[in-house]
Amino acid sequence: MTEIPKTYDPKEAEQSHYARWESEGYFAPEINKDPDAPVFSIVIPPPNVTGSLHMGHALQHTMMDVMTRHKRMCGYRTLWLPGMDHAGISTQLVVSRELKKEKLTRHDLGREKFVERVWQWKAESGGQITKQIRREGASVDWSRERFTMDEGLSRAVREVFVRLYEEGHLYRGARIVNWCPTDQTVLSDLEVEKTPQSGQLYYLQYPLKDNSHHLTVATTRPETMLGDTAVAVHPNDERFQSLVGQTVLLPLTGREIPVIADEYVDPEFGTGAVKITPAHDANDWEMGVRHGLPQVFVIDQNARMTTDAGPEFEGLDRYKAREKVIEKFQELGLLEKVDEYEFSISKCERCKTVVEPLISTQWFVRMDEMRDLALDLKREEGKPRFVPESYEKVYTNWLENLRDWTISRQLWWGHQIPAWYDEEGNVYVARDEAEACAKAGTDKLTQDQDVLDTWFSSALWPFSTLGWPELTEDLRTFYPTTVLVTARDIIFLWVSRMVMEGLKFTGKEPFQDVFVTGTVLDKHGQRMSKTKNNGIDPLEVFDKYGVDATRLALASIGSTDTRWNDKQVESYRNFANKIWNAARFCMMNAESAESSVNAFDGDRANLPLHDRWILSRLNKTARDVNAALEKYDFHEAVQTLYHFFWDDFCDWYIELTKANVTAEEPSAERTIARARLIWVLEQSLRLLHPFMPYLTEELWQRLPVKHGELLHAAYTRAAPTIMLAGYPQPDAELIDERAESEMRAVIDLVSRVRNIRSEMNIKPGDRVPVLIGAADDRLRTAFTENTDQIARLARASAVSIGAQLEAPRASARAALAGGAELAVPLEGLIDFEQERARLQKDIDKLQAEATKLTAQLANPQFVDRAPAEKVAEARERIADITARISVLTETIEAFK
RNA sequence: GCCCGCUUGGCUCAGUGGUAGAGCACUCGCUUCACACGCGAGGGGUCAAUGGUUCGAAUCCAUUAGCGGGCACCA
Repeated sequence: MTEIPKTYDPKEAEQSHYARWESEGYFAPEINKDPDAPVFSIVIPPPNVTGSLHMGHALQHTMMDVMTRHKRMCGYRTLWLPGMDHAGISTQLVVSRELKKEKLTRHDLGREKFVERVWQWKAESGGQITKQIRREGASVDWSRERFTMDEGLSRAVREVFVRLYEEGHLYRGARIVNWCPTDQTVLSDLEVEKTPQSGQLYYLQYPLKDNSHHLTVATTRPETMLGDTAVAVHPNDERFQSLVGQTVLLPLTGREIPVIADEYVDPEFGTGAVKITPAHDANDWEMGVRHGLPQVFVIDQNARMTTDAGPEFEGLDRYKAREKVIEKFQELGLLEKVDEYEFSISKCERCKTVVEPLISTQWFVRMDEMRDLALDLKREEGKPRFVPESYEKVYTNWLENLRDWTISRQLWWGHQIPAWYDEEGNVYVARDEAEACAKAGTDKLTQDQDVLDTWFSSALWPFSTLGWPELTEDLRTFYPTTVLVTARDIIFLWVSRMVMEGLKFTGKEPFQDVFVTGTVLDKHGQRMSKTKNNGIDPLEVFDKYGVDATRLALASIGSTDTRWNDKQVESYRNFANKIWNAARFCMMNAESAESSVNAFDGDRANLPLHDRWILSRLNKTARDVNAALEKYDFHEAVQTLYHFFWDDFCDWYIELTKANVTAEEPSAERTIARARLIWVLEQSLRLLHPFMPYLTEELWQRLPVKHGELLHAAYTRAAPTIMLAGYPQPDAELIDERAESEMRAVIDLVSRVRNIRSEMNIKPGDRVPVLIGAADDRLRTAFTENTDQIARLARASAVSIGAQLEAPRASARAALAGGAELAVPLEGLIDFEQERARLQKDIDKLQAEATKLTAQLANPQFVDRAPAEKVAEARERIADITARISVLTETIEAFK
């Protein structure tokens, strides 16, 4: 056993175990043979097939894996379904960029060849992602891996489209939309990002037709004036009362346009008069509809001016046109002024091009019915439940203001819209071309060239991946899923849409809970992003500190934003090493300890204190960790495990049993001590496993235990793995407050002696006598029964215990809780001055607390109104503190 | 403009009504036969500010300030 290295090398464990877990089928729900097993299911938020995984993915995957492994060990039939998203725009952009290197455009290839090329690219990039997910240790069921463009999922997409159409929720029409001139496609409102921008506000004068007056309008986009079809003022604005209904002669075009009144106009802003360009501004478009204004298209899909913009402008880029319009106004003396102005501008989320609002024929979904389904579910049943709760408001507020969803995209990569047109332009929406032909009564049909928004298919993910629209066994078993884990930035884009579509098409919510993770920020508190190039690659962190350590660091982040800190991971790397070495110690001393299943069986009341204590601590840990995981409190779970293992198990339990465990001669005592040590270690490894899968499996496999007997009942026929061992559940009978309090006294005693040794500069190797006085029988018994351990841990030459402390004057002393006293005789070594100072420090600390407590108890309000239990507690504490103060004071007096 | 979150030791963060916590960093001492990625002992915080509720507030409420995020508007 001595061949176990002193330092844990994560690489080795990370290489071997995953492949075995996967090939043994441990990740698949079928491994669970209990027909009555409860079900836990979760679908992965499908990463974009374009990207590589970033820290945010690693964070989410850690949370999901912890939950899945935990539930699996608890005997649940678990499914964590993996997959990827085809990510329409991003992917098309990436592949187009590749083509550009070959001096080709997608148009050179043509649609079919281009899409083929994307599939090739997907195979490569997707392979990278699945590799990364495996590296994370994610216990996903690869046999159920899905891709949003799989045949099955595509079928679900068409089915949903057809049903929405047939029920009248879909329409195709010309509306004002967000157009990206670079990507040449429409974007939904959610795919547009607003960025602040400093620019100019131009004040343009429009003369009235009769030339009696002029109106001044303010605009940030002068070039759109070429498409103006009205000037609007507020109906109650007295300045313009007389002008409403008059006609303005639009400069540069000579067109006559009316002055109209509309409530939308803010009289306070600009001049109070607004130019209206229905074809190139969303608000103006709406106003145009209200007032029946004509639409004059002056900017085309390439963001260049059209013929209708006039011969001087035709063909100009929108920004060039802006300059020219300003120039002309200046020449005509119609440019009143130009102000510097801060405003925000809409950009394409993907390529950052400034979006051009255009009128275009697109497919839209009316969201009212689905929105109401989601809102009702929230109102009536509180589903889904958000953790943290604060996101519920964000979710419902957004739903309440939901507008129609633009779902067509002018791309090639995606689900082609299942709509066909005949030669007259009539539309036939169908599940496939044959059905469309049947409906049309002709086979001379052309399919709509557009594809659907990526999020259209993502919205179906929780059920399309399980076989919908077929009522498959998987769908029946795993839907609704248990919980969705996600980052907050896709609550609208994705979460809300899944709820709406899920309710609409399956009649059930797609998940019961939504757990929203925090965000990993860089060390300056900035979001990690590709453009800022401040991201940290999880793979590099894995290489440096190990996957398990990284997972612990990520799990502790929970749902608050946290600045990334290597030091944190390093400390968990150290923790992993600590576990490794604790196990190493146990195994180095395991001979003859091939343990029975429970080394603590038998008369538990007669176990030694440290055994009763560790059982109590272990069961409390199991209780707290299970409870923390139930409420998605990963931070709490990690802290509980960390401190149990390091503080309780390593610092105290191992040290307390060390004498027995390492005894030279074999004995029944030695055997049982060894078996118990291994038993506690084994339980600890199970508790840690969901967080640290590799290390725990590596060690567990090496333990001298009967592995097969440790599996959860649901997995009895599986080849042994800690993955399928039962997750420790608390046994209330083993939680022993008396043992814990007695052990605390022992620990306190040892710590006080060590403190004296350290403060008095006693050499680590020197042994000193320790004298203890404890009037309390129970305490005295506890000390007496643990004399050997106390001597060992305090490095005492002898420990003598009596009801009264009898110690020479030249001793260092301490007063313990419970009225116990302690002295370390230091004849010839003691510096009375120093000892007085040390004691005075103790007294001061106690005195400060006593003062507070005395004041509290002197307050009749406290005694009357505070719970009796709190008052009693305060009384006990003050009594104890007073006793200790008087002991210490007497000691100091004696030194004088 | 509206909404949400954060502000706790040098740093990163827990704690959410009853004695201020952890890890890292810092100081001192240790090759104590699992571990120096370690062991032992320490120092360090008026819990952003003000006001209120309460016997009692880091914790609940209000206001303010700073930081971060979201939504809307932006002629």
